[in-house]
Amino acid sequence: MPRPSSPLLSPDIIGEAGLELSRAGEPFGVNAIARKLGVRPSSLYNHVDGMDGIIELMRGRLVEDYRVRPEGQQWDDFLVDLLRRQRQMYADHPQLVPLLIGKTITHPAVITAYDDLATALVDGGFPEDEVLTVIAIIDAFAIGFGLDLASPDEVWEPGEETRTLGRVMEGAERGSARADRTFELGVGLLIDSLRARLAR
Amino acid sequence: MPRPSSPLLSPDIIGEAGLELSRAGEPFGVNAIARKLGVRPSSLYNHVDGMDGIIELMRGRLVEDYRVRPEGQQWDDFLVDLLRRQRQMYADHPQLVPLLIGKTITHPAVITAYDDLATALVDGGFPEDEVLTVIAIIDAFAIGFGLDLASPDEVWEPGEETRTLGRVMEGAERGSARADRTFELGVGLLIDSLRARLAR
DNA sequence: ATCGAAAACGAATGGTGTTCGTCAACGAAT
DNA sequence: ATTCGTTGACGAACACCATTCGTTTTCGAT
Repeated sequence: MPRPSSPLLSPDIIGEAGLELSRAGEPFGVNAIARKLGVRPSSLYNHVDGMDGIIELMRGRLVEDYRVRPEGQQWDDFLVDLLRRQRQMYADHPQLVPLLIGKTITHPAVITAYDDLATALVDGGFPEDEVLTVIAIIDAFAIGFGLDLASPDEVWEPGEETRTLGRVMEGAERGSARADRTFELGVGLLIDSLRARLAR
Repeated sequence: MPRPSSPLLSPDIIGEAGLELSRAGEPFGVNAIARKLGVRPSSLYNHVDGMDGIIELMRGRLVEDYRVRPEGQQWDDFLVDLLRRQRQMYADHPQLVPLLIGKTITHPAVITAYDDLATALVDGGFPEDEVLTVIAIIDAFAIGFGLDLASPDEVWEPGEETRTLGRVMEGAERGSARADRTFELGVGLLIDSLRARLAR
């Protein structure tokens, strides 16, 4: 089956297939993507520069899909929106996390997203020499709580008796309910602290 | 070379080799470990139950290596020590993070470590129905800031002009200096918030 | 002294990412 | 309309990975 009338593949199609596999928790390698698209693995190389290229494509689509634009809100409201969305992104694609953070960010859309955030913080009154620090804290928050949300419903399964852990686990929530409670408390703490720091 | 007089391998040796490879940022699969130990890959299966077993071994050695014991300190001092150590652990082994958090924790040493933390929080005065939430927040912190420390020295490389990001990046620190500053500020915010919550 | 278990190896299987040559369809230039 | 280079599919081949199994020798217990 050589060169079909209308192309079966495109970078967009490949990236989207990769994201769908990742979202389903399945492996999203070259072979898996080819299988999903009903195509031979080698065909992908006509559109994409190997696995690294596919990851770049996925990164690009990801920021588009989860982008949050500042719409004249206060800096703190924008920040909460952004945190929620970023957390969801990492939670939906935990296997992608090491690949996303391992490399220097060049992608223009991602740079723009961070630029928006930096602008919102400066406009909000943060001193310029603290903006990068705050941005990194927000990133760490989103990644940490995203991976927390992605962790299994039952985080601990104590075998023997414990002093305290077993007891406090008894009536506690599980799964995403537990993760959401954690996140809401964490966001509350962070925003309060930042507000306090700004008011100093 | 059949059955040598004294064994070349043991679960401990294999786990340690895996951790060393991971710490060096290299792949730590069965083949890589076998190469490092001067042995054929199939030999590992006499001591370990495949890749999954190796990961369990690595998890066990990891908690031992980075364990922090509460030594009659205040809850907040213990928490800061623990956070520092956990962050370092994740930063030293970023590739291990998805494998570590993806599965329910059964390992007795890990359970004990969490039990210590839960006990310290209860002793410190936290209500029992909040302890799990606080623990999860601490985990999220450690993972998030650990991965931040593991990220490349140059996080952003803006191609075009930016409104704010490029400017605030100008005099800013890079690499681990930047990550450390971020972490210290983050820890300060978290502990202050927790103290305030406790004093309510 | 014998015998079973232990612990190395080599070979083989099925999975992965990647490269390359082949071949037919498309589009543009003659 | 014929030619011709480019495009985009394929199959074959390679190297790597995790895993299984049979083989071989040595150790330790009977």
